[in-house]
Amino acid sequence: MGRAPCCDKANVKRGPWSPEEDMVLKSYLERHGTGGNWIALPQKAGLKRCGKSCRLRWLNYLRPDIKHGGFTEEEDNVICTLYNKIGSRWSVIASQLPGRTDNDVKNYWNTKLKKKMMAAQASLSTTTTTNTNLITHSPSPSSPPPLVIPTIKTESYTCDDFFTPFNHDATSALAPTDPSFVFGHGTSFPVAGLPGPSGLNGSVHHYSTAPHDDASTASCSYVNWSANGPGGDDAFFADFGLESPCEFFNGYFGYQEKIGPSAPNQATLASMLVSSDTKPQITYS
DNA sequence: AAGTTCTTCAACCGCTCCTCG
DNA sequence: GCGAGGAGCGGTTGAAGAACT
Repeated sequence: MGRAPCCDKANVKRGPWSPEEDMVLKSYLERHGTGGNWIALPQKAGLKRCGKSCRLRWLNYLRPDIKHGGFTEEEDNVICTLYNKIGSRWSVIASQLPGRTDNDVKNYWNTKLKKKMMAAQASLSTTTTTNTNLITHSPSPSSPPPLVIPTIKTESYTCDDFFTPFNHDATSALAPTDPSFVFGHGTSFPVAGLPGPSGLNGSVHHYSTAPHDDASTASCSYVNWSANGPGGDDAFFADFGLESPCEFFNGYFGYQEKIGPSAPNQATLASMLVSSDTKPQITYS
């Protein structure tokens, strides 16, 4: 025998919410709160709606701290970075974006960001193939070294392992509110011998953080390619339909990361990248 | 101007997780 | 420890509007 439905579907209204219903729900919640029971709430509030529907409407639309409108580049970076790391755990991703809901983030990813990333991935494959061909030729002093793409590594983390090292500025709106998060300051430096496509130069960024529940210091490193230095305005990225080097590499393709006490520091990572023995490969998961 | 296709996003569905008796 | 029931989550749907032909 299946489980009982959460409400009598024949006697609840479905579909879009009217302004009147919104007003009833909002004023009820502002006066009484949820009372810890969403299932009983619609009856108390005088709404012919399923409790789950009320909960969703409140969380995704009526809450006063909801941020409506387009996502910023910074938010794009956060979403891409976290998606690459933890997959489609939208509630975890949304928790790092103040004012955004999991539904918002999920919709944004499915309708826009995913396509953007796929387009970039296709372009990158073409570029990589071209550069791989270069490897088979004898290097000439005048030709640029082949493109070295950092490894894209996907790992799974529990919530307790999770932390957000990608933001330089802990005071920005994207900084987590959890005071147990300790942000290290990002550092970067040019890496000799790491020219990328079209003569881009690589720089390694490294963060040290102390995740809560863990006294040990963890770290995270990634590589950012740019012709003009980190944050530079590169025509190269426009070719991929992207707006900035950060959006492209930090968030997805150029992500070289390892979290944990054994993570390579910036010098180690740099030497890994320039070493022909450990030349990173592109891997997608 | 009308019809068709595409895009967006609010809402639903069904599942798992969590809490409580 | 177990089961019931509510909360929360992620995948999916479908209506509405925008863009295109």
